[in-house]
Amino acid sequence: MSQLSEQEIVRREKLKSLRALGIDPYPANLYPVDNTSKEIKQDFAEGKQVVIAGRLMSRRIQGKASFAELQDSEGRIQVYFNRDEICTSDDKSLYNDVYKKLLDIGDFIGIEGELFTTQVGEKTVMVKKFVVLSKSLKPLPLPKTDAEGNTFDEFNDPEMRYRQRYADLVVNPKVKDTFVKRTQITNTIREFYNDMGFLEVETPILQPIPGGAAARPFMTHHNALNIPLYLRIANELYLKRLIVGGFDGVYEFAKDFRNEGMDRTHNPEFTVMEMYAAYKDYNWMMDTTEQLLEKIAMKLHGTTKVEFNGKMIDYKAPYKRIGILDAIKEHTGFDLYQKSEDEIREACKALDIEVDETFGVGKMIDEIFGEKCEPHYIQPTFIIDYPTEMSPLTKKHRSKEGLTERFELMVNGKELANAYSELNDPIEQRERFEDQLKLSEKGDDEAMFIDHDFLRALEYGMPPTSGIGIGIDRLTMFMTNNPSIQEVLFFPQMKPEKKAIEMSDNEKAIFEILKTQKSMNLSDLKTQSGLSNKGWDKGIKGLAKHGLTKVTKTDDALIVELQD
RNA sequence: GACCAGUUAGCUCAGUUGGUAGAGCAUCUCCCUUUUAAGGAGAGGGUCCUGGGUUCGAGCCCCAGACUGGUCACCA
Repeated sequence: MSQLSEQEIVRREKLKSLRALGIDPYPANLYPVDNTSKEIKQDFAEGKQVVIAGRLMSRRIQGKASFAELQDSEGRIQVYFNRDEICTSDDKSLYNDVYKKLLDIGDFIGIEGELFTTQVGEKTVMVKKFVVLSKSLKPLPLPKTDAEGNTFDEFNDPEMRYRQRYADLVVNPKVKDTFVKRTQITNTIREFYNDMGFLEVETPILQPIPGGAAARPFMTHHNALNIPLYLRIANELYLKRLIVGGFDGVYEFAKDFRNEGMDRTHNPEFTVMEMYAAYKDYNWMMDTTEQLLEKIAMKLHGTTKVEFNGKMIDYKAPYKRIGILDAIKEHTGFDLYQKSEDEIREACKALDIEVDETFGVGKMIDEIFGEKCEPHYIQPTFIIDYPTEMSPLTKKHRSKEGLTERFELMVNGKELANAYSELNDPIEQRERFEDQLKLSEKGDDEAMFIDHDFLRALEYGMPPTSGIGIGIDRLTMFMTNNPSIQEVLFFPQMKPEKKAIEMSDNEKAIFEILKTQKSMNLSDLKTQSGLSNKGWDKGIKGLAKHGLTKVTKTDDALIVELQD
């Protein structure tokens, strides 16, 4: 239990006072809300009776009258507390004590009242009755906004905003709006695919083989089965199994997990929408995807033009389509089509791109593209026809040797979606997996594992299929003009807060001795501590529980060690 | 992982050459019956991120560490 601040102590005392007055600060019964702040403003009628509830967010007390703001999920509405409206008898304590002294900013209250317009023209609820619905014990950070919408003392420390997203959401309306838009995006995608007759499905998150992408997985262990399991890095191979099983179109909003670095655009868990459609190819997929994005932009903004990071992105279909090798030719002058590994290595040298001997053709081309071309594709652009080596799950190109039917959709110089005509030849798929195995033996630690069950499924036959993965976090960033992934995740991953560990006196006594030694014999430590048997036992167990010490057994003694 | 920046009251931030810790909002007391970043008068509130060091004396200087942000590297 940490030390309480002055304001927190005051609020706890108010809690007691409320109870002393017979007011339950956390009542159990429902509150019959019949209006929201937004509805009141939209369907405003002088004298209309309303029942509303929300947080008290500001107060301007002027003696026997007071204006306050109530915030609910839709926004804020001004409410007017007048002593003689609330207290119709001689007893004015409900206004003087409960409202003025015992309520705080942040408290949830319920209000029954009547609509009116103030002299300055503000739509307001005249409070007739109010009840405490939940007392807030911790003061909220409190930004203020003036008439022009300028915010003062904004709650803007990123660490606190992410760690205490609940407070961030209460005081920063823009943050809430981002997450509403995020859900509008996923709802729009659902609607779009459902209208095409596709089926939303769920596939395993715990997978025995982490397939479908190249990335380091999180590993865990199933106790009852005594086997290792991995958190999925993709769900591609499972969705394709469903196409084998006879569904014509399936999609899933998948939380994927990758045990890699974190930065402004990467979180260890993130969301990808993957969709697979039978009898389609990647050309069809490009057509549908540009329609989908156009629809999302229209739904969110009423226009296809959306600003991101100071640039205006136009999601109006159709988008430019260009082969990856054509893009390289355009931006570097090197034509790498059907060139040998050595020739491409020479090109890399000429372009000042660092490559080592383990890089194959695919990886080198990827490097050149990433370095020289990617940043140029700000407006939505399909980069198509990737080299086979980079795309082990993709069907060979129908006419271009050494390439595959794959596209990546680039927006703002970043990959937003990745799609293929899916490889459905089981024998070739096996060979491609084996090539990946060779790459991994060569030192490429991102090469894919072989999934034999997936190959078995393909052997039963998978219809020609096109599939896509769309990064939902990234799409949300682009559509809401947030340059950081943390702004579009409710609870982005953070290092745990270090909490000050409170030690008991016994624990402290033992800890102090151990601190000078780092490691010592258990019975010596006990003797030095001078504690009673019981005190010693409680102390040493407590330290171990806090994770501060560790006891190890050697042949002839027990050793106590200090942990970091 | 490397480099740069930051961490001071509930929040946003100042803090001089190293010499008693500051403001606005919030809180508390008093005044105020149509205000709106309400207003007026007064008061209280601090582990200056943590641990060492230098010094008569450290929020400030030095060392180590924690967390956060940014850039790069790694990574789709």
